[in-house]
Amino acid sequence: MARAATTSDAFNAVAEPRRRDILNYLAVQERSVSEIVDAMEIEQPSVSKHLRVLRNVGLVQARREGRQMLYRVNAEAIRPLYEWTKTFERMWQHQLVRVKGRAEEKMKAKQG
Amino acid sequence: MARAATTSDAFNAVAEPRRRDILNYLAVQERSVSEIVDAMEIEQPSVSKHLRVLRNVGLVQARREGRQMLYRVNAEAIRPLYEWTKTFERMWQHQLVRVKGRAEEKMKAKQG
DNA sequence: TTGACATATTCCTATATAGGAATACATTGA
DNA sequence: TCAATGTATTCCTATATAGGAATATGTCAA
Repeated sequence: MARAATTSDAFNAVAEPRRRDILNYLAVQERSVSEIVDAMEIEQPSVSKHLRVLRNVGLVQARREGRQMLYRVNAEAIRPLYEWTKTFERMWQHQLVRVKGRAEEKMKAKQG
Repeated sequence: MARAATTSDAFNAVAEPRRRDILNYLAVQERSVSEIVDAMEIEQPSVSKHLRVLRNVGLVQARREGRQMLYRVNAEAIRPLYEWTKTFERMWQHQLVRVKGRAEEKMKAKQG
């Protein structure tokens, strides 16, 4: 079996760095396709394709304004990723405490 | 160009649902490969392959204990994903406020 | 209607899987 | 040393890209 489709869910969609770049850029404000093309260094067809993927998984929404299409982030779709990563939050906090604790013990041993 | 390697970074590694399952399972406590195999419904070679990917990007660490290999989550490696998603947190909060606001206005209009 | 601008889609190809099957490697106990 | 247990790797294949090139579609202004 091949890898899951990037269109299957938000996790797969944001695995592509370019798409994260686009989302970061859109996080500031709504933008047209050509603004995205100018800001990133990607060809227009690639940008459109990435936007399509992002749109398919609900990570962005779009509206037409004249000849332009304006895209914006749909933050709600990022939330599940946030929630999943957050379940590990206590772990890195504990792990840091342990590292810090060991470092302090070392210092003590050196000084004593 | 093909898609980026799953071994390239944590974002790609967790795009695979099975690997998230494994990380969720390991979040509780350190586990041997066979425990993972029993818990998930995946063949042992597949589990080993997923563990290898997770290990390559630093998402898990392993130690041998006799014949067994014990794997544990390295939460620090998940943190960048958390931080990235967190930058959108204010957005979904605002978006919810807007939705709530519109709903309340609607109620008011109905009642008024 | 036509030209120009803005965006989307199609076609093509090299690449990277993910899982199944078979097998290799590592460690222990007798 | 040998068998058994536990894990990792290799080989194979169907599938899904991501980007480049070319082209199609949509919209406006004159």
